[in-house]
Amino acid sequence: MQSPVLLANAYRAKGSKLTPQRQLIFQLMHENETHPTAEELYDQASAQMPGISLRTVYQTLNELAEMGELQFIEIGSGATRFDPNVGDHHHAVCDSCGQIRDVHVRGAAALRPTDSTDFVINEVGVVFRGICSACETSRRKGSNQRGAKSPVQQAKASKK
Amino acid sequence: MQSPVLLANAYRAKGSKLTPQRQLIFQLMHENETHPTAEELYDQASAQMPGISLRTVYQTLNELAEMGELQFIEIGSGATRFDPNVGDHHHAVCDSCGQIRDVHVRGAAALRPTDSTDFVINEVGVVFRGICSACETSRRKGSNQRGAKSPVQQAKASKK
DNA sequence: TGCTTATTAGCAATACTTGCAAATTAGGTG
DNA sequence: CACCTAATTTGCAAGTATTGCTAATAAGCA
Repeated sequence: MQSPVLLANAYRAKGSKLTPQRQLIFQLMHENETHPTAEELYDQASAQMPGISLRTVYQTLNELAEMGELQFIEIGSGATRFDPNVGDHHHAVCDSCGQIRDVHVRGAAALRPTDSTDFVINEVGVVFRGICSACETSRRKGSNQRGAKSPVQQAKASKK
Repeated sequence: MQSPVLLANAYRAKGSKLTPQRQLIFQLMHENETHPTAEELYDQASAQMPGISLRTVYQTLNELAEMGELQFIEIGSGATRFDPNVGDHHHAVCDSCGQIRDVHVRGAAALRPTDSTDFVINEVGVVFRGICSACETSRRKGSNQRGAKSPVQQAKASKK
């Protein structure tokens, strides 16, 4: 989906209500390319609707996920991130800054394990870990290239 | 690594000590194919070494990860899982029971995004989501095939 | 306009993980 | 073998992320 009108229909079909909170979260989610966490979305929502509760943000995100309107991304550590893009795409995670960007991968959906043939596959996800161009650039002039922590350690560190 | 002897050397090289706690955790980790969480490993460790602290388990797992002796797996929600297999492999996650199994994928390391060419890739991970044969079997005789929750919702539910 | 039921807000509770300080112990020394 | 010292373990408090519960509120329909 994408359009607020369709959202309204989807909610109505469930016998649910289209509240201003839901509309706002849906909209913010779609304006946002950064795979925000619930907290980040809450901050943005609060700016436009003071008094909205973090609880409601979590609840709405969970609903939208159940409705198939968005995906959860659980990469690296820390909070769950939300992705309004439910189409066929994958993710590249920067081990330095933690940023996640959407990427496309040819043939990904056709990948299969060479073993474990008795497993019914519903979905194939590819995650690239590495260094984004911004970090690569700033890294060249200065700090540590080697002696770096493990990817996960860095992810954990960068969330603070 | 794999052998306790090499572990001892690795620790000594760092000027660290080879405590019984570290040896036990290392050993349990390698005997375990199930990608346990820290808490699960703690339960097993407690059985053999009553009084060992959960804090120590976390600490040791983090050390081993920094030493490159194991990987963190952060798939689905809930606790971080640990994988002593640091070789080239990927994971298949059952959306029904949450089990994670190691799989191999031909050509995975060669995958590249069709976009985002300005990203230095260090690592490529593939995750298959679906239903394992055990769940598939038990599912046929009985319960809900459709009306199922989203994968992530199920993962969240199954952790309770 | 009023009613009924879904939803929100707020706070307590839970799960997972780390920080900190005191007590303990591995491993080298004499 | 006893000793010393720095590294480690413990136990607990604190921190972050998320959910459960309930009273108050508001959406959508008659």
